[in-house]
Amino acid sequence: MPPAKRATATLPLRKTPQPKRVSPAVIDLGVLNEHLGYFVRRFQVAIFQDFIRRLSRIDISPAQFSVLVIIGANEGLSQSELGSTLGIERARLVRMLHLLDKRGLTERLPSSADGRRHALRLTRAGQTTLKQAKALAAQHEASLLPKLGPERYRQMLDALRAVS
Amino acid sequence: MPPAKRATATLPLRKTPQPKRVSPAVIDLGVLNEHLGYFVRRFQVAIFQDFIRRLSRIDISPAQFSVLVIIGANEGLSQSELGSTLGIERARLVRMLHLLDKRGLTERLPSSADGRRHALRLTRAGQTTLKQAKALAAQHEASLLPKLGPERYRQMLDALRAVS
DNA sequence: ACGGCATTGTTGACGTCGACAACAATCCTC
DNA sequence: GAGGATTGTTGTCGACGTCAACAATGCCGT
Repeated sequence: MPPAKRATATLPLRKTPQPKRVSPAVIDLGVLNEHLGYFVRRFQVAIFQDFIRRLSRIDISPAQFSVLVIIGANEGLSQSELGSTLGIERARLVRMLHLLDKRGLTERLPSSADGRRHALRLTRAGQTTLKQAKALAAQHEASLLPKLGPERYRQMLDALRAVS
Repeated sequence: MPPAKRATATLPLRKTPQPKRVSPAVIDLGVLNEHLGYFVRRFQVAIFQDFIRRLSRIDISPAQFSVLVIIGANEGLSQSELGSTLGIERARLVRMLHLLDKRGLTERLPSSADGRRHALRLTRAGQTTLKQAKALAAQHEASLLPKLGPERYRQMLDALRAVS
């Protein structure tokens, strides 16, 4: 459908009524409206934006947060285990942990039983940083509730946990 | 918690019952279990993986698909409009459209009214490619239904449309 | 005990993507 | 006509996912 060709100049007054084409009508999303992936993607981006903004004070990204949480809850696990549970490549994890080590948040001890593995741990600083991160992340999470409504929030969390 | 120290050798038969430490017990997700963003992220990645796999035959990424759909449903719109509706930076869009142009799927006509704008259009080839893409995307979408269950699928789609 | 095979961590390289700055051309408004 | 905003464009940077290769180590059957 052509963009509503404007009436053929019977009223030459005011070339265009509200010419501010600031939002040139509404743009049709077409079949994207029927694709869950599109909305899930937009939602995920929005969530991460808020998360990143709230944790910017302590400079912890969503991925770093998930890494710290898993290490904190599973002391001594290996990098392979960490990566496979979070869906992060071993190679990627190496550089991420290198950075967290340099920041003094984590450490890699030699595994007692397996010479290939590293036993991952949080340092003291890492534990306190994780505590702060959890507090900020909880605020972030709480901010989602009013946006979704408590019912929808519960529904979505339950649904996603079920399919993950 | 140490990894369930194995029974102190009363039965020397078979050094370890199921020694395949393939998944060394279950790893605790900790507070990630209470974070919607974590599951939304995992879900989005899984969805995109399936989408990419199904559309690999015609070499169309999720982002490219969304761009083609929007152009197809809103012929003549500008790059700025396209970018702002999809949440893609103008700069990023320039290179994406450059590629789609080179592939002969889209074209940038000079806007009649505004010398700065380009009026975006699908070429004939772009229209047929979009048709194929829509068909494959519909199959992808249909595959989500059994994984979620029809009720949860509807709930989630409605909820996300409402908050987007 | 030994040799082949798998696993683990590591490094290097590549491509994609989001973000930002700068710029020229064009439009808009006073 | 001048100043300011918009649009498309280019360059650059950093974060990521991905793949290949490698050394060290563990595991296994013969």
